[in-house]
Amino acid sequence: MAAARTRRSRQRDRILEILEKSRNHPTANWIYGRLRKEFPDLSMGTVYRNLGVLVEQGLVNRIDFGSTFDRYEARILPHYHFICESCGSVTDLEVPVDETLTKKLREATGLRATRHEIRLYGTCRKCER
Amino acid sequence: MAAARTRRSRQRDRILEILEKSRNHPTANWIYGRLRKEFPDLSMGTVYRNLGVLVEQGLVNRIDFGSTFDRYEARILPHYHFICESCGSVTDLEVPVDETLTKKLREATGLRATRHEIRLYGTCRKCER
DNA sequence: TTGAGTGCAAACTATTTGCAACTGG
DNA sequence: CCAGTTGCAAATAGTTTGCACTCAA
Repeated sequence: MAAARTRRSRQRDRILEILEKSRNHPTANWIYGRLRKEFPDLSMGTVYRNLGVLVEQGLVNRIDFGSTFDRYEARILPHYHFICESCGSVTDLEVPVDETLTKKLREATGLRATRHEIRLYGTCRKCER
Repeated sequence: MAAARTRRSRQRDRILEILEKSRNHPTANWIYGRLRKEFPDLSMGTVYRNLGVLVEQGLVNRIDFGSTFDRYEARILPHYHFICESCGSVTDLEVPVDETLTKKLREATGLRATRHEIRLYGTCRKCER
């Protein structure tokens, strides 16, 4: 599964590049659609395999949403998310992560927690009206 | 989809009962396995349909975990979760929910958030050694 | 050269759905 | 009675995988 030594490929380079440039937390399928123009023979398998490699390399985060879509992002530093319940879009929260929260919760619960996630749910601006 | 008027069925009653009694956040498949003894002809479709109805009725929460399994619980009041990265088990956190956090984050981000979720990640006691 | 990466297609997993038979109110 | 519910099976949706070929180092 995990390639011991990774080579490089134009496809993977482009996938990472797209993720680094986009703010919209794309799905694998969206990336696939975008890249078909450049790689007419591109297959979904390649997209998924490369996303897996990039996640493994720590260059990309996978954000999962249950039975809907997995989404990916190139922003590695910890941050929180806002999820629109109307359109499903994801937005990074521009608020500082509370570095002490994991510790506080760990002490309060006695569980060996190493990190925490916060998700805000609501309606995004576009869906607001 | 959403039944305007819901009837009742022994199957759905049992599913809710199992969820109310279990602490282990079962999967649809686990529930299915448990109920096959009582309902030898039970089908997965029935389990999923009923879980959907129960969620719609607000009696059950769906907790999703991306490409692995959706899980369900009968505990409705807001609470946080601990997720074991080793075995995937889920534990409710016995700490009070910070009712002001949603508001704080809403004010900090300007997003129309109505609620928040916190997930702690780490290693549970069983996996600890 | 050669093994990582690719395209293709088939396989898989979780979940959903169409339909005829059943059943609870 | 009769619409909600069920079991069955087929269908989806997203993701993964086997295989032969290709290409980057």
